[in-house]
Amino acid sequence: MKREVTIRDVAQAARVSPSTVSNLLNGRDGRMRPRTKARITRAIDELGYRPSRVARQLRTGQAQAFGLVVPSVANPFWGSFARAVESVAMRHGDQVLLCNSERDPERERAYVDELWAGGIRAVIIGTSLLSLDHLRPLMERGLRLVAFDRERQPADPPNLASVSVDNLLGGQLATEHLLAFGHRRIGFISGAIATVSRQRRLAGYRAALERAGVPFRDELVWAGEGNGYGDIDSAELGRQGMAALLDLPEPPSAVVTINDMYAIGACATARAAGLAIPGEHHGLSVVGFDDIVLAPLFNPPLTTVRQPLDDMARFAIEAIRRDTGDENEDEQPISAVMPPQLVARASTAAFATTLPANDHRSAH
Amino acid sequence: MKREVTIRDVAQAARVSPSTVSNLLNGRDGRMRPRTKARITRAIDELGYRPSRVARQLRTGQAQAFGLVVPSVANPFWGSFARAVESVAMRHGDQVLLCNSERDPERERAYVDELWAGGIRAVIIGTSLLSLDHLRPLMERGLRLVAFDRERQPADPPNLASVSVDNLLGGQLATEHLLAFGHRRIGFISGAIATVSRQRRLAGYRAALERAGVPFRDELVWAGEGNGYGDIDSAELGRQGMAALLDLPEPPSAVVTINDMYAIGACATARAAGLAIPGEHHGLSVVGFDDIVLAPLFNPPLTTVRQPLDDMARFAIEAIRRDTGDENEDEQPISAVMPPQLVARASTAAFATTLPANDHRSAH
DNA sequence: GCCGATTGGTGTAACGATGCACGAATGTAA
DNA sequence: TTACATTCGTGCATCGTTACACCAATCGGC
Repeated sequence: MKREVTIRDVAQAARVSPSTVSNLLNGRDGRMRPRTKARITRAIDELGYRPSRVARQLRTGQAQAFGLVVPSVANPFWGSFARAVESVAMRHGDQVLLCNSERDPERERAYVDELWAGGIRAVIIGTSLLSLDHLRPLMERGLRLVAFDRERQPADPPNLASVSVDNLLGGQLATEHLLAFGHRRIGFISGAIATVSRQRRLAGYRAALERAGVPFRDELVWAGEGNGYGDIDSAELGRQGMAALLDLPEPPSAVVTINDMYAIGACATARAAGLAIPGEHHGLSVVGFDDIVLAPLFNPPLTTVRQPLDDMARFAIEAIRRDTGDENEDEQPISAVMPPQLVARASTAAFATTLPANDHRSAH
Repeated sequence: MKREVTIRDVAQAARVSPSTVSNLLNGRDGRMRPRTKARITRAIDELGYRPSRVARQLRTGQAQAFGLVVPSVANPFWGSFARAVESVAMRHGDQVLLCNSERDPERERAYVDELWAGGIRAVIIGTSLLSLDHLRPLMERGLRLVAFDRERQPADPPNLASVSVDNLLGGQLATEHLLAFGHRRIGFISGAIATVSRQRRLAGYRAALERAGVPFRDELVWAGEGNGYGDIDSAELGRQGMAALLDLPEPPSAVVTINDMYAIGACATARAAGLAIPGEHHGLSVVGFDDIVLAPLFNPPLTTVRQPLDDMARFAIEAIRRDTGDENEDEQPISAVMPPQLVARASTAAFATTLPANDHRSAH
């Protein structure tokens, strides 16, 4: 296990000083003789030299990496996002440090602290917590933070960047889709409405109802119990939510869920209760959110609201790569709200307004 | 944006030398006066000092991080694995650098090179390629590599560690389950059999057939076309595979798939073709592999072979943390093969040996 | 042939932590 | 009092790279 090739070895081989090699490597080669350049380049190739990221980072203070904090990559939505982010990052030569917060603010803080200690000065955080105060201290020290899936809030510090889908519109699209199918009793299934994105989606749901002249009914909104962390449990929460709604004296004929995992859980419960998805008379329409990889493969293929993941990942990384420059102190906060898209598949269908005269399936 | 607190600031505040602080931090405090310790500890707390990982790594050459290379975290199986790994790593204070290889050996090499340049000396790689030669150069330079999902091969270098489920047994369990249900024409759907794990699973399938006295039929094995990379396409490949098998003059009554994503894709195609899953007369039984989060939620809940992900993640990290020590030159290679577990759910059912006298569903 | 500019590179001090080889105090024995 | 241990820390070189300040040549102009 021999010693690594250092910049000095290259310098020696090319008969120049280490500074000169460094100058070339860092584009300060304006007035460098082509011959010299060639000698250095050749030496680099021959020795197989690769600059040490660590030494470079220590010297410049700039890490070629950033943190990605998501609730849990075990959730396909976050997994896809992580992949998209990593893919864009790689194109820039950046590495991605992965952290699973399990939606726990304390863990988020600990992770970001740890990243900071590691010299990481930029983090994309897939959190949507109402407050990001737990990260304020580091932001004041210069941390560049990009919030994903959390629309910019008035009280946010100006140096917090944001990328998110238009959640209000998303909630609205999902609901309007069901309304257009003639549904009037539409449920809403979510975990605790403790994040900006959930608030907005719920608001979209209400807005759509209101616009259609359908009264909002509190009992049709299931918002979980307690503050269940963990994204693996999404489907489980979907089950519970559906169970609760089905227990209602007058259950809904359709539901909007907070994301596809919830939708899948909800479907499972509904099926177990003997309901068809979708069902004309004895069944339910379900719409999800996110359009995860599995949504089109599900049985039935899931109607859902798609988030433009790749665009969002790209934007997040652009935001993070905006110069550490302190010049943009009083600039406009960086923020984007991307358009969601309703993807109509087979988990939703028209509501039958009249009871069938002779349908054996509705008999029971 | 003020300067970071360094070890020197602490030293000054505690009226000792930086060396002393370092000594305490690194457990060389055997003969240190308790008073001194206390002073230092206090200074650390008061200043909120955190050692710089970068500086430490430059000096010691030991990174507090390792690489995790998987085909794609967008695939729920790898997402879950990544989460498990990250979770164990965090308990040790290690950070995880995420890389998506898309199953491309060249990308694998580039990633590992990049990690190495970043001072990372240990990598868990979720690859199962037959040969790991593209990583040999770095292994010879001292890279500690743990192969996940790839059983140890005779020709592997001794310092390559391995963790894997017993794929032979897994394939066997899946097949035996179907055999026990009376199926005799059992298909096998996989992408290119270009990995150790796939070879082994296929071998398990054959072994089970043989043991049951069922002849192996080449046409029932669909092994994809070309070397389609990318794990997002798993489901798509599952679709194609199923389509191909259904086109057979005499299609199978059940299929074993290479993983759950394939299974889900396969089910989608079968359903589109009007087949029930599972189906007694005009339908198919399907068994998957991995037991991803969504397997139990699928419709029908998927019968599959579970991999003990958490145990495997733990083992992988233990293997990686085995001292960089060169002492274990001629030690036994580190390697584990974990037991798979068949999880019987609803996507499989008994094969009807006699055609029903009067089944309207089989009419068409 | 002398002066000032330009060209083409080099010297050096960091970045923040580590760990070996010392050494200043203090204690202990003869 | 001298000699020798032991205790408790410290000095210093170092990891590999960077970037500022500096300088040795070469050149053009008159």
